[in-house]
Amino acid sequence: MVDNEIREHIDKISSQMRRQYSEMLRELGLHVGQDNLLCKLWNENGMTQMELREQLRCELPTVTNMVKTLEKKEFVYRKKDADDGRVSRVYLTEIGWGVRDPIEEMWRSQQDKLLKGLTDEERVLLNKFLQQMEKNLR
Amino acid sequence: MVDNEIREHIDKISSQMRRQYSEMLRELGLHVGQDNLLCKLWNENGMTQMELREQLRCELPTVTNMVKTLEKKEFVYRKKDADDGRVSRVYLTEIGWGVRDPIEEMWRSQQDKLLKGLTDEERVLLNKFLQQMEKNLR
DNA sequence: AATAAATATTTAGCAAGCTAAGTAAATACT
DNA sequence: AGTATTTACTTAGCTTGCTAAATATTTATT
Repeated sequence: MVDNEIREHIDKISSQMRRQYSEMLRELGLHVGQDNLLCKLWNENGMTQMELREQLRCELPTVTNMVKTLEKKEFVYRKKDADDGRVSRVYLTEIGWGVRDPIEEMWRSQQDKLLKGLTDEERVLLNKFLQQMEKNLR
Repeated sequence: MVDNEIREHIDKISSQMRRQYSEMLRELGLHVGQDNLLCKLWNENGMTQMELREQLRCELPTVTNMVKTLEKKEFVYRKKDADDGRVSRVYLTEIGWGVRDPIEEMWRSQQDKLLKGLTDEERVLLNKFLQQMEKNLR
């Protein structure tokens, strides 16, 4: 019987992971979570805050705050949309682009650490399970 | 190739889970994370804050803050240790004991939702993988 | 016994993440 | 055209979670 354990494991793994890469992020001048936001912009620069909210699956005030502090540190800047005065779009600065490689490297090494001892087949299986779980929560 | 996905899945599952049961917790007058702290006390009432820190794998100021807000809402109370004046122990009130059943029920139903579509064998396997991953992060 | 070091906790201050309530621009409705 | 509603975002205020620095009590050292 697995009971309640799986929920607990995921909770622990996620918070432990978070804690560990928060140290690495600090060296880049970033806070946990900000890497995720930047990642969305690397894929599509100039997103609106609504789009970021959608991608990050968080609330709008959270986006506002994160963008504001990232703006202060000059990783991004905001610009009003030309066609719609309500919309403000978020763009990467040089600095924002600059942290891409180290962050992606950090993610890779974090995942390596996480999956140590699991075979390729097991990883594929695990990935399948996780996909299912993610779908279950929608 | 699974690349960076697994890390991302876990991140998403965990934050989505958190968001979903934060709604249920609110009805009990609790905030996300406080359920975990109470859980430790259900297992061992009168823990010190150091012990809670160890169990929750977070920092001491976090424990202080959580205990303080839980104290304000009267889920727990603090009492100085008789032998060591530095130590303060945290005890459950009636209210703190009272939310045990609904919270445990909530966890069960959350995990049910999470694992829908996975067979018993798959769950056992998943649990094994997660255990390994948790160990990898120590 | 007096001082130094270690231990348990607290305080201050920051950012993510939330909700509830506010603002401003665009669209719909009469 | 003028008002109402919707949409995109912001502000205020809360809690978790962090780090760095302060406090208070206990233990170790001289």
